[in-house]
Amino acid sequence: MDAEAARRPVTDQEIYEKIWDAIAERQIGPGTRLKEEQLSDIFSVSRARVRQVLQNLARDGLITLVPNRGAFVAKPSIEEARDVFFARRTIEERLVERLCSTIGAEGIERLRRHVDDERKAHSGGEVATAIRLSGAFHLLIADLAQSQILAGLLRDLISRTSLIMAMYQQKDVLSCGPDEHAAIVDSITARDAKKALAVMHHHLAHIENQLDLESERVVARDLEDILGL
Amino acid sequence: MDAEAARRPVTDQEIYEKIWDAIAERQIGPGTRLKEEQLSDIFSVSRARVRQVLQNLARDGLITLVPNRGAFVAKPSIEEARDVFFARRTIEERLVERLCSTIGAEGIERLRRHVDDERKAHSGGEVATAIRLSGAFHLLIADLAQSQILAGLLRDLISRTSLIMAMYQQKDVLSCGPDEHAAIVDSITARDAKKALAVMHHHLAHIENQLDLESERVVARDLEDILGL
DNA sequence: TCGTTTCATATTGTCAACAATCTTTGTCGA
DNA sequence: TCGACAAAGATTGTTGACAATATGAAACGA
Repeated sequence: MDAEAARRPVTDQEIYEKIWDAIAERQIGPGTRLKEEQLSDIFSVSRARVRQVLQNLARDGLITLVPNRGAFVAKPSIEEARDVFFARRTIEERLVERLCSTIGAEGIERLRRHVDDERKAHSGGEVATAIRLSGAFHLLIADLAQSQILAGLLRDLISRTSLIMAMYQQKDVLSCGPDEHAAIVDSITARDAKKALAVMHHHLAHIENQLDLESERVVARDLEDILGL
Repeated sequence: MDAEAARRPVTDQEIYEKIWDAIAERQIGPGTRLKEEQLSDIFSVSRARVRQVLQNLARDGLITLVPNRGAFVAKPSIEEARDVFFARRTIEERLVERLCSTIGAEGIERLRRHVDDERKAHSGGEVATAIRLSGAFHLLIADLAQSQILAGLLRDLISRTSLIMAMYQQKDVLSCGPDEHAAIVDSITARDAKKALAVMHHHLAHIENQLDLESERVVARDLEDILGL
């Protein structure tokens, strides 16, 4: 198995997602330093490719790149966190508003099925999957709203949100539950733009209010254990 | 002079801006291929650094990176163009709205001075400067609105807008004139959120409506002449 | 003992050569 | 004459080595 891993070249995206997962699942704490050689050893790729992946992670706000110092897992302040939610409200309220007048039957079907998937992962206790699906729901809305630009921007914001939740979310409170997502879908199905906008606003505000400003849990474990193939 | 240029190392940002300017000033036409070696010769830097700059340009939507093929100046379709304006309206309407309730006296002063600068460049016929300042005005609004996130997102959109205007704007029509910017500042000064939002909406719609869907001017000149130090 | 300077180490930034891939040109056959 | 195939050339992708820089430790002086 390991021989196979060494044979098949790993794509940049796989490396990106591996690190992304580790951050979103709270395995790599904010502020942790990511050394290039360390990562290149772990993934058995050259430093140049690691460097490229790090640049992508930095673009999406998950890590911070300090010149001549290296890469650190981003440590968003509570102000930055609120800023992210402000940006998300701005974009997503507009998206659901537009969706109400443009969505078709198959779009609604896709939304419903996604919420079902979320429910399963949620009740199954799969935290990482639940977080990922929760983000994917919001991305799905952007896709269906047929705005590639806003969808791309939202993708960045959702990545940042995952990191923020990893940092500040209170224990036991599991991301945004599927119920609120279901309410959003209902509003869109009814083509009630005003209500959809309000529900989305409430939903994002709800998540934001779950943030816990006190606990700055810093989990620093050995990278190899976490990312190791 | 050329000896000096060869001695002092050029920063990545300088290369980025040089290419950005060339695209925004319509000197490099959409679809033009940018070869790495060609650029590294022109700027006397290694291909590795050129490559990095190209990645940044691609992130901001000014060029398209095709695997194993290279970099091409982006050729945004009219649909993408409209999408960019949709995204800008979404973000900027919210920004001016917020500005009306948060801006201070010194913020208003900065806006007024900026519009003055724009007027000078505009009447002076400095096209490139006018385009740059016009974009900077919108960025200034984002800065003053104290949303680093939206400001960053808007920065990308403004880059894309410059390219779109280079491609689709009708001749003789010079970007967004400073007058509409002045009207926006007036509304903000009056703290009339509703009006500020409307004026911003009108302003962006105005620019969008200036787009000419027919003329696809493709100016392909020798890169060395344009970018040469 | 504390602060400062110096040196060794570790890490990132840069580069030029090599490998892989794609495009173009030339040739052959129908 | 046209199309398919093959080789040559050009261009991007990748790698490992070297240079520049920052960090941390040790030595020194007050």
